[in-house]
Amino acid sequence: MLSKTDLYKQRILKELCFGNTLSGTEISSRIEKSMPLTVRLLGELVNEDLVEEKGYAPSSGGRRPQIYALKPGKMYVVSVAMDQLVTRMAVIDMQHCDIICTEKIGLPLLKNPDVLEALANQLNKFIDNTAIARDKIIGVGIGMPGFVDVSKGINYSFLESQTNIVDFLEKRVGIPVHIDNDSSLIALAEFRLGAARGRNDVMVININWGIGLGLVLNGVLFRGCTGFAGEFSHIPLFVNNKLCTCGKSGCLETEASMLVVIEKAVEGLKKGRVSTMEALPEDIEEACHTIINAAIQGDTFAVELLSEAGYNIGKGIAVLIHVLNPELIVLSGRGASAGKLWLAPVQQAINNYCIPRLASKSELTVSAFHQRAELIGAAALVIENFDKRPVKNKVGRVLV
Amino acid sequence: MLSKTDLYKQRILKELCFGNTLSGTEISSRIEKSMPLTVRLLGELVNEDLVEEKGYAPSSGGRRPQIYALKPGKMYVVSVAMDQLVTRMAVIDMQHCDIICTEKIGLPLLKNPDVLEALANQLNKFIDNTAIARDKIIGVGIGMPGFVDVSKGINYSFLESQTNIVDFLEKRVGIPVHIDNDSSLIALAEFRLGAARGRNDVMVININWGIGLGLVLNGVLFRGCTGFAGEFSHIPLFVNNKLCTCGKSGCLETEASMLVVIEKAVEGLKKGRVSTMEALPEDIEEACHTIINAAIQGDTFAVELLSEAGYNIGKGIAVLIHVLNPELIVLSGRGASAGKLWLAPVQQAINNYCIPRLASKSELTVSAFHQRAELIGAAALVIENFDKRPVKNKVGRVLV
DNA sequence: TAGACTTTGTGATATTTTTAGGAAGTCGTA
DNA sequence: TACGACTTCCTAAAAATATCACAAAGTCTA
Repeated sequence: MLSKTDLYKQRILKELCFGNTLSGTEISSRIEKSMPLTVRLLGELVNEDLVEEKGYAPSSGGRRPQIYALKPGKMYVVSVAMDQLVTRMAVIDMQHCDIICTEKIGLPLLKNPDVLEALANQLNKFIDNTAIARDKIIGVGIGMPGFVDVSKGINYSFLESQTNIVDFLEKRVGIPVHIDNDSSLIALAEFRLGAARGRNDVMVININWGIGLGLVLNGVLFRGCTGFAGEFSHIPLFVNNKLCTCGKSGCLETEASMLVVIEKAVEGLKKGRVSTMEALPEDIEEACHTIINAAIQGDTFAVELLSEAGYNIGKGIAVLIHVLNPELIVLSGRGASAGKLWLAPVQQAINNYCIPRLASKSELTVSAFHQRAELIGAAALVIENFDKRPVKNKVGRVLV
Repeated sequence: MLSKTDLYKQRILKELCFGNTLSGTEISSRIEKSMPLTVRLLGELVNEDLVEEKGYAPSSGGRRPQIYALKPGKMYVVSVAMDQLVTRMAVIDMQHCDIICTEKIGLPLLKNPDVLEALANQLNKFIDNTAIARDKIIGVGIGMPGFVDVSKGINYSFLESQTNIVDFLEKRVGIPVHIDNDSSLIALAEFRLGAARGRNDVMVININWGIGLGLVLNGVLFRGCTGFAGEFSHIPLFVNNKLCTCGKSGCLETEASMLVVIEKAVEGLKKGRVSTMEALPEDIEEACHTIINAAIQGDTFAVELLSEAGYNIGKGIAVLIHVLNPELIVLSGRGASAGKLWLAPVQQAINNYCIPRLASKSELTVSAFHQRAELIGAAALVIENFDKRPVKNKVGRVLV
C-alpha cells in the first residue's frame, strides 16, 4: 500500500516515462498538482536517485525551465504479446521506453489448456535470464486476442477454464500483472508512445488475422461497458454470403483481414497470376511476411491484394468516422508493416463513403512500430496502471 | 466573473437540479469536494434562500442524512428547439426540471436568412410574456439540426452567413446562450434527466427526419474532435441505389428515417393497402403523427412500416454495439413516441447482426419524453454549462 | 437489550493551493 | 547596445481545502 505522496511520485514517474523529458511546469499540469508541491516531490525523487536533472531547456520566451528525466537502469517492465500461435516476451527500460531484450517462444494460445502454467514457467525463466532484480521490475503486461475482461482477469475467448489470469500469474511470478486485449494495447502504444501521442480522439486499426480496433476518446482509452468495445472485425458491412468464424456472414473480417489476403494470394497463384512470389510458405506468419515484402518491392499482384483489403477496411473506417469524428486514424498491427502502401486505398474508400465535411477532419497515418506495437503496448499498460493501486494514508486507511 | 466559492455553489445547484433531492454526502462526492467544505457551502446556499432542507432520508444502515433540494421559483431556464420547419420555446423551473410554459412558432430554419433576427425578437417577446425577471433566468439553450460547432457558435448546415449565433443572441437577449446539435441534446436529456440517468456508456438514437445519434461515453457527452460525432444517418449500410440528400447512396437514412416511413405509407395507400389511415395529411409533421397513432392503435400497415424502419435502424445499431459496447441504447426523438412498438424489430435486427456476447450486454429501451426530449435537452445544456464559466479569484485573476 | 457495525456530521490538524513577488529569460525600439 | 515591456519559471508566506478522529444517530444480530 502506498501513501499519498508515493502516489503523486508514481504519477510523476509515469508522466516522465511517457513524456521522456519534461519541465517542472509540464509535470505539474500533467499530474494536476500545484507547482510548489510538484517541485518538492521532484526534489525528493532526485534524492531517491530515480529522477535526474538534465539541465535547462531553450527558453520559450521567458526564464528557461529545468528539465527532468528518469534515470536509466532503475525501473523495468516485462511485456508479453500472445498470439494464437506464438508468444513473444520483452524487457523494457522505463527510461527510454524501448525494448532491450526480447524472446520468441512457441507457446500457442489456441487449444492449449496448460498455457498458463507454461507461461508462468517461461516468464520466470525469462526474468531470471535477464539478471534484473525482481524489485526493479514494476510489472508484467500481457496482450492477447479475444474478449478480455480486464477487471476480472479473464479471457473469455481462449483459456476456457476462466481462471483469473492476473491472480494466477501474480502468485507465480511475484510481480504485478496486467492483461488486455491486443487491439486495445496497440491503441495504447500509439497513444502514449507513437503516432497518436497527445491526441484526444483517435482510432487505431489493428490489421491482423482479424481487423481490430482500439479507441482513444476524450483522451483516454475507451473499453466500453464490459470491456469489449472495438469489435470492428464483425460489423455487418458486406452482403457476400461468406461464412465468418463468428457464425454470421458479411463481416468486415471476411473481406479485409490478412488471412483473406493470404487466401486470395494462394488462389491467385494457383490460377497462374504472375508474381515475384512463386509459392507461399506453409507457415501462415511467413506467408504474411512474404506478401507484405513483395508488395513493398512493388510486386503488382501483392500490391493489388493489399489495396483490395485496404479499400474494404476503409469502408469500415468510413462508418467509424461518421459515428466518432476522430482527429486521427492510425493503421497499426502486423499488416501495417507494409507502410504507406495502405494509405491510398484506405483514403480512397473514405472519400467514397464519407461526407466530405467529416472526411476532411480526420487525418490518416501508418504506425512506425511494425512488429513491436503489441509489446510496446503491453509495457504501456503496466505504466498506465502504475498510479492506479490502492492508496493508504499514514494510519493505513484506504483512500482510493 | 465568479469567485471559486461561487463556482462550487453553482456545481451544487447543478447537481441538485439533475439529482432533484440529494444528501450532503452525495453532493460532496458529486462535486468532488470534502464534506466540511460542502456542508459550509450548503449552509450558505440555505441562507441565500436558493436551497432548502427537506428533512431526513430513511437510514441506509447508519445515521439518517439531511436532504437538500432547490427552492422552486428561484431559477429558470429558457429552452428552444428548432427544426427545418418549426421552432418551439419553453421555460423550465430548475427545481423540478419540467416545462412550465411553452410556445410553438412558425419560425423555419430552412431557407430563412433572417432567422436569427426573428429568433431574437421572438425570444424577447416570449420572455417578457412569462413575466419572469431576467436575472432569474440563468440561460437560454437552443437545439438545432445540422453540423453545429459549439465552441464557435456556428451552424454550418443552416444559417450560411456563419455568424456566431451565441454572441449575436447574447447581445440581443442579455442572457447567456448555449447551442448544440439536436441529437446531442436529446442524448443529454436522457443522460441527465431520463432513461440513461446515472449510466456511463449510452447511445441515444434520435428517430426523426433523419436518424441522429448522441453518445455518452465514460460518463460524459461525446462530441468528437470537431463536434460532429453521431452522424449516424449517413453511414453506408445498404446497397440500394437510392440517392440520399448527402449525395451518396446506401445511407441508413434512405431506409429508416420517418421521411421514408411517410413516403412508403403514401405509396402503399396509393396502391390500395387497407389501413385505418385513409389518407395522410399534407403537413409532414401531422402525417408523421397520423402514422404513429395508427400504429399505436394497432393498424397493421402502420405497424409494418415502423417495424421495417426499426429493423433497419437495428442493423445500424448492431454496428455501433460492436464498436462501442454500450450498456444502454435509448430510442428517442420524434418517432420514439410510438413507444414499445420499436423494441421488437430493433432487437430482432440486433440479434441477427450482433455477436451474441455483445448483444446480451446492451439493454434496449424507449424514451418517455415523447415530443419534449429536445426542449428538455436544451435546458439540460444550460444547466450542464452552469459551472463552466471563467472563474476569478478575489483579486480578479482568471483561474479556469 | 447489549454489542457490533453501519453512515452522517463536525471541530482540530495536516496538506495543498493560491498569492505575490523575485529570478531569468526574449523581443522590440530608440 | 541598452533599456523597458513582456514573457515563463520558481518559491516563501498566506489562504483554502482535505484528512483525521471522534461524536451522533441509526440498523442488525445474538
